Amino acid sequence: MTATILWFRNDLRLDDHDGLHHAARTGGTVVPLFIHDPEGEGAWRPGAASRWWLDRSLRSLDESLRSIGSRLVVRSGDAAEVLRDVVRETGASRVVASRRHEPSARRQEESVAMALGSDVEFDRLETTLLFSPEAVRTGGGDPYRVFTPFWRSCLRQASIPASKSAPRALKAPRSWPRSESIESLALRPKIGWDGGLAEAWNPGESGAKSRLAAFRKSAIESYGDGRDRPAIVGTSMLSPHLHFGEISPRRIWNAIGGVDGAGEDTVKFLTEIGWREFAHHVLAAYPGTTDEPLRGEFSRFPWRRDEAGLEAWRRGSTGYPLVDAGMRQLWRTGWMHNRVRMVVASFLVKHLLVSWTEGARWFWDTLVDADLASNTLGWQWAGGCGADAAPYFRIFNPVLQGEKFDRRGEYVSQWVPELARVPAKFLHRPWEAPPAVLATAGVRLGETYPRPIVDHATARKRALDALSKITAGR
DNA sequence: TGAAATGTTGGGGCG
DNA sequence: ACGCCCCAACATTTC
Repeated sequence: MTATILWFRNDLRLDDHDGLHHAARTGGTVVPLFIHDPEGEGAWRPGAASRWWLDRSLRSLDESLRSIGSRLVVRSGDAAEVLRDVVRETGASRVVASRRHEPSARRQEESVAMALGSDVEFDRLETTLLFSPEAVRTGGGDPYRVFTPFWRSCLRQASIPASKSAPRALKAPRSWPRSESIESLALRPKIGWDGGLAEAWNPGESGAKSRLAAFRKSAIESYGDGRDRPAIVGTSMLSPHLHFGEISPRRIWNAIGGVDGAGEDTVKFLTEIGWREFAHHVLAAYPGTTDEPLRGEFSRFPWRRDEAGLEAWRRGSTGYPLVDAGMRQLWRTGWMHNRVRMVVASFLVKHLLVSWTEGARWFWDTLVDADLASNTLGWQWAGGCGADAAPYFRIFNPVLQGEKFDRRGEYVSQWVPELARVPAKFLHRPWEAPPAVLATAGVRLGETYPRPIVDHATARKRALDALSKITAGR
């Protein structure tokens, strides 16, 4: 009887998992395996928020596997060495895994393929994307660097296959190989800063399913407008679940019914799924972009070193209420509304002239949905130096953004409670409020809430000047 | 998936 | 009735 190792990576689910069905196909036994290999992630090993999520997600996966007569084997160490060991211990003739497209993950895959040699079959499946990155090419055979033609090209391809439900049973090996405990991976924080995360999230497959159900029930039909209002749950909030593969994009696509004949709001939402595909497409084609701008002229951009400014940004004390609200939401819950992500990113890169790589690092450590492809694309977009990036002159005005998308100030009031009693008229610009108004609201600028660390108009001019330095003589 | 500066238009007040 | 101005609303361009 053949044994297959099902190597779990960012695909921590049983539902709609081609690899799982592939592994069970021959009727042999299946050994579900997770390898904790932070060294293998190179310079981008999971941050604290991601580790917190992973801990929960692994427990959830183990529980699901046990409910179908199996379990999760956990090992730590170099992926290639671990797989070689587990192959020896189980006599497996095949390893099945989901593909990943981050540079280090690809190197890891290559070294696994090498270590397994020709005796063991190594099957890599595309279970976390709708479209394989290398399968989408321009007429000239190049990767896409602009989203719209990329997504149009994807949608022209063969239609999305049906989803597969979770198997009811998985054949266990006669004896299980050695396993470490999830606890022993020490993924959970040593000091208890994770209360806000635990309140906000339910990692694992069932949490993903209920998020999707809630989104379909109450938010998708008004997604176009709702997604821009940070004070409400107007987005799917599926990003961390998608990152860890607790739900497949194909399941989402099929649950919603795809783009054919879909309404405007549904199409808009699926376009966001498309941006995720695009991010992976770009990272697979340009692996250097995690650390270097895709557009070469930006490598001579005069970024500033500004430790004080960077720290104020991280902690949410810039004096711009919408920026501070976003940064505090991130710190507390491991997530930030996307509209606000754009604003805080623009603020760091343009108002403070601090490199987008600093922002990417902070998000990487604090976001539960930290994904190297999406994080890289997003920050290069904000920096104006990436694929299909915002034009350099697009500088968000945090006051106007706040007044436009948080008109009544509910979002700011929630995350910056010291401003909660400031009237909506001045909530996004407290420094313009008459002293009497501030006094009534219990605000003392510079004491209970900071004054703006930079003046918007001045910072805007400075950013445009800096950017003209690299575009001059173009 | 912007904002600000600048230009144009047209309604209405008013001498 | 007419010209003039103001200015809001909208459009265009520029950064």
